[in-house]
Amino acid sequence: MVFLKEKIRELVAKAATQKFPGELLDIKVEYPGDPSHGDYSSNVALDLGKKMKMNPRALAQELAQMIQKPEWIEKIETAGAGFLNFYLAPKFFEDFLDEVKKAGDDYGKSEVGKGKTVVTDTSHPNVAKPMGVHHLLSTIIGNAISRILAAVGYTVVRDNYLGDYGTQFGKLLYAYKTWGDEATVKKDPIPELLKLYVKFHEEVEKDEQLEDKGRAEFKKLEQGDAQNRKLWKWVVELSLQEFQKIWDRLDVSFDFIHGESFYEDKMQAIVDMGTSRGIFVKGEKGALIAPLKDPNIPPCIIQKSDGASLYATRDLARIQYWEETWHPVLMLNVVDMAQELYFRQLFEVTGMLKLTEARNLHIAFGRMRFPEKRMSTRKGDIILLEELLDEAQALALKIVEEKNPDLPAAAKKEVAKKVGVGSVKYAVLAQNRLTDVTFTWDKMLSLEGNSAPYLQYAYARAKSILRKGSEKRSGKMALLHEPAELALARLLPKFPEVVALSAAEFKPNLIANYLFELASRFSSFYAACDVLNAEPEVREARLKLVEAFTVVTKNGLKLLGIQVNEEM
RNA sequence: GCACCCGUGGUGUAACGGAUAACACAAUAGCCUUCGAAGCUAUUGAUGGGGGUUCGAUUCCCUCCGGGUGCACCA
Repeated sequence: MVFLKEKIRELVAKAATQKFPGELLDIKVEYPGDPSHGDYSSNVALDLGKKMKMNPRALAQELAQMIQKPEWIEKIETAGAGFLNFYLAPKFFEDFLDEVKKAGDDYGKSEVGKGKTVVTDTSHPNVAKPMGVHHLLSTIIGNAISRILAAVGYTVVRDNYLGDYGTQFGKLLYAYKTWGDEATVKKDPIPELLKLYVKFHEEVEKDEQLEDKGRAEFKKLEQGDAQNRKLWKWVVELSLQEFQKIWDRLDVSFDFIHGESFYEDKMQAIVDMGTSRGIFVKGEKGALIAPLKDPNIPPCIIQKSDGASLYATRDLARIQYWEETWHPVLMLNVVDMAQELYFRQLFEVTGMLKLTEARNLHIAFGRMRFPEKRMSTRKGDIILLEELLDEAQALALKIVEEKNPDLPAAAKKEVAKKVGVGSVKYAVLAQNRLTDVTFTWDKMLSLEGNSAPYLQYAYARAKSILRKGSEKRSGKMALLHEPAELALARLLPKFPEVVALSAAEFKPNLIANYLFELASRFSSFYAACDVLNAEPEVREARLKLVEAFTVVTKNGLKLLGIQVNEEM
């Protein structure tokens, strides 16, 4: 399906080229903020007027005359400083609503990514530690971005770069050997392992030597020490089982889980490559480093002075592996913005080594902040993701009981799950990625206003109308004419355009904002226009409108990883 | 010290360089004998300060102030 925005851009471009042959024109079409300014607008006369030293208003008038107006456009007006405003014709919606229905689950999809592969790394919790609420961001944002990229045609490979290796592990091994006990850990793995990790950091306060002992244990692990490897494998297994429960609950999945340890036999090649090309050199204190061109960026450390590997070493091996395995055009690292500097270092070294031609991006997001409680894994003081989801579902269940007591118990539970998990996801996705997320229970559990249940509720009401109206279809529809009908209808063709924009900028919140506006228009329409009791042809038109609304809402929420309820 | 991110009504947020800065929460006043009130309608209220670029700046540049984050063997 060709975007209307694109069609209009072409109309404008054609007229402008006719007026100024040979000029290189950059035509932009946008959505006016105020609906009274039409459905699409172009500022071409403002740009060109300046360039050609012409009065922009007069130029706009002239271009408006020159544009060959197709049937689906009601009128083209000039306004303001020289804007061209395009209004969709009510007649346009006659066919359009049918097309949306026909496209069904595919409505919103497009093809810019067709034939291209993107690899994403999201979630990547560290083993032996529980998933805290701060893991929500990478998991949820990354999942939404993966879904959105797939919708615009990319082949998406989801590879979870699990934190299953590194010095932190040496610390845990030391702690387990010193204070741990197999039976206790087996009984309740993650919390017991966390206790050991916390204990280690408490002891470090008293004895700094422990840091070295932790590093030594990791070194032993890396060199193949049998006891350490056995312990390590055991812990990874226990952790994955726990993580899988959370991922299932969040409805996220991965094609691969290549943890950091997967790259342990692939790092030497990178070290050799960089060393032989003179890119890696010995640093002041014996470590292997990659100095960078920009004097403001500290060098990237490749190998510790004791020869053990570092995060960067594994990351470089990972990039090489991704390149060789999938030949992607795009690699996305969905990681908190605290690591911005690290990624600049990594990407620069990747470039020097010429590991890949792919766009390699750090999709950064804001930090989760806790006004109510300080978060520190080292101190064991975290809000568990599981705890948050439980709380959200319990609250949602309480509200379903209250609002819809007649629903069977199993259905209530199902609704509570979709609403609870959905609102947590929506709270994260509805805002700009880079804005810090201030965690408050109130916000995460918000079930009214701009929230997932608002959208789900609108959807359920629409579905209810469609169920009741299914016997009352007349086939022939009247033109949409009520302001509330048109306000809703005019938003529908924007959906694929919004999805495409969201994919280009890796911003799920654009879709969330759009869906909220759409649901809001639907709710106003619902209050203003009676569907079932209207005249047959009007009823038919409204039923089609409601139907198209459900298609867009369902598809849009799916891109955010949020499910809908037929009833709630 | 250097670098990056963020400063928008009381609170939480939105706005691809565009037109009268958009929503939600909270507050206030209304709307269920009418398709589901988790809803609708209305009212009050904001771009940290100062320069600059531009026909036009919340958006881009500079500077100051405030908050957050990161800076060689953590991941």
